[in-house]
Amino acid sequence: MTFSPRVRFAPSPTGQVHIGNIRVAIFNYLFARSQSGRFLLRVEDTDRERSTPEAIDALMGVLDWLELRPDEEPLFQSARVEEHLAAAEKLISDGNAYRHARTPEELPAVFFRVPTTASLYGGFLREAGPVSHKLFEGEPLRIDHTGIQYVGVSRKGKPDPGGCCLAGMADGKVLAADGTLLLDLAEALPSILAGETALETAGADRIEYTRREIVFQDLVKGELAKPLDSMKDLVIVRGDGSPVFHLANVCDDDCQKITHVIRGDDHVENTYRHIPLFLALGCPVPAYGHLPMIVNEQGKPYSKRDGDAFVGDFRAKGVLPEALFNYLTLLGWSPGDDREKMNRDEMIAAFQLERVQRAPAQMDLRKLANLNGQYLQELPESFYFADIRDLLSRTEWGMALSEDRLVKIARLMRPRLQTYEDVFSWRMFADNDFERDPNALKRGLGKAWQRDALSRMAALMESGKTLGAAREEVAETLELDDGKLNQPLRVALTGQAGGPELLDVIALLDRTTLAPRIRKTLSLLEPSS
RNA sequence: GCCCCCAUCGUCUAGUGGCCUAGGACUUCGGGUUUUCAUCCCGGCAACAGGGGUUCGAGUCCCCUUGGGGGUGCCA
Repeated sequence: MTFSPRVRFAPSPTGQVHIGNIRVAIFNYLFARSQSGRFLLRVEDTDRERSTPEAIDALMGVLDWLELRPDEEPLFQSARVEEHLAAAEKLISDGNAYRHARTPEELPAVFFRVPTTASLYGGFLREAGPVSHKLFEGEPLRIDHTGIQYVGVSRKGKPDPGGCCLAGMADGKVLAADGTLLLDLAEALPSILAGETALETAGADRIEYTRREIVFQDLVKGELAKPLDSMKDLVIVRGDGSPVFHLANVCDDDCQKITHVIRGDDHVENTYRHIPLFLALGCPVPAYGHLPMIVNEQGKPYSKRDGDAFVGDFRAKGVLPEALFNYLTLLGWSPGDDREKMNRDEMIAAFQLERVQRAPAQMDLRKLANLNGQYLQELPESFYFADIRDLLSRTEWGMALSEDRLVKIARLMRPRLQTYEDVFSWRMFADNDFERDPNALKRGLGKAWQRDALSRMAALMESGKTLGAAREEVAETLELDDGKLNQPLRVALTGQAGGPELLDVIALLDRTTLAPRIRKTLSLLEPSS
């Protein structure tokens, strides 16, 4: 039997696609392809406020741009509310969920009860030894069918309020300071669960129970576990009747027959709740893999305010999709050898979830730019020219450039191009209103002799001399070595400290603009006072 | 606070008990080419968070500390 995994990317469309989210999509895609599985899309559009048609378009546009095309029709979560609510009803009638309002003001919501019976957990539960939990003196312990409320003792001896689901302390024994058994939870459980009993014990000193924990094998992190006594029953249907993420997510994963859930690290806590939910619903539990988060250049998590965090931003800056895809793949994963620039087939062939890193990864925009540059260099020339033309047509000066000159410029500038964004510095070829880089001005024209030499050159050129002749004459007059004038000249002409061979650049500049360029650059250096 | 997870150069990473004098890439620095700057080529700096174990031997296994991340919602 061939096992064919099914994975999904399940974003909620909010207008912009975050870089961390798209990396999750990429890893899902790579996993599916490497396992001859299927890559599906589920649009979690239950937030009607933000999930606008525009937001969905943006999402689809990004997936298309990166060629992350799902193998089946996308599932829209909003279309399945009936099924989600039906699942909640089933859980209620099976005794795995209950309606409850925590305060009189709240409408009753549906809570999923973390199962108290070990047999309901399949292989996902294990015992972790006895625990004795000290209670704060004088504070009552409250137990009803929604869970246990208690006040523990903090390390500093202060009251430490806490609570957990009934499952967390299902065999708990509440004891007085002298060891007297105040309550045997195992005995009382049936009537508590039935809602017949709500207890409030005074004089309790401690509660002793066997700790049990949910365990699963994470595909990237290995064995992960969490004690039941750190969990609470969770809302799965709101008071207003709308299903909560946890319910919808689990139902839809079952609906799409998802075998492997590959998602961000921020979901690991949810997995401890989703596993019992699958089980209670009678659905097969998928395998899980949690990917580390991406952090920004400050090493902090990306927040809404961070720039450069949306896929659209990279696209707008002229990052090639192949480069972004490749870079993001390398963020938190490596093929195990020294390869970095890999095409999609190579990445698919090498991809293994076990090889993904377990710690958060920090974005390095410079490395992305470098990689993008490599992709740019090998782009077929016709595509390259088309992209350039497209970008430059956004500017007036770019429109004015003839096709012939544009091709020459594009060829000359290509070797040092890292991002398409850089093409906007090509204005120096078009007119005299290009930006002068202040640092370049300082380096090339910071000294008085440099400005003097350039001003002499301009004067000579204005009297009809060619640039070459002017340079020679000035070099001779000022007794300057060969090449000494090149750097000041480059800065005066282009406003930049670097670039291609100076003569090649000059060859592409309109001869009549040479002297005015120098004059203008020099004028910018004159004291403004 | 409590729960869960993580930890190799500045950054992304290789490394699964001896092959590690810890490798590669980005960044950075130096040199070569270049009448200049850059591209390019060559070279250098730079890390096992700290402390205890286990072992003949530890970056690799265990524990503690520190640091980081995630969670702790009728958000997703």
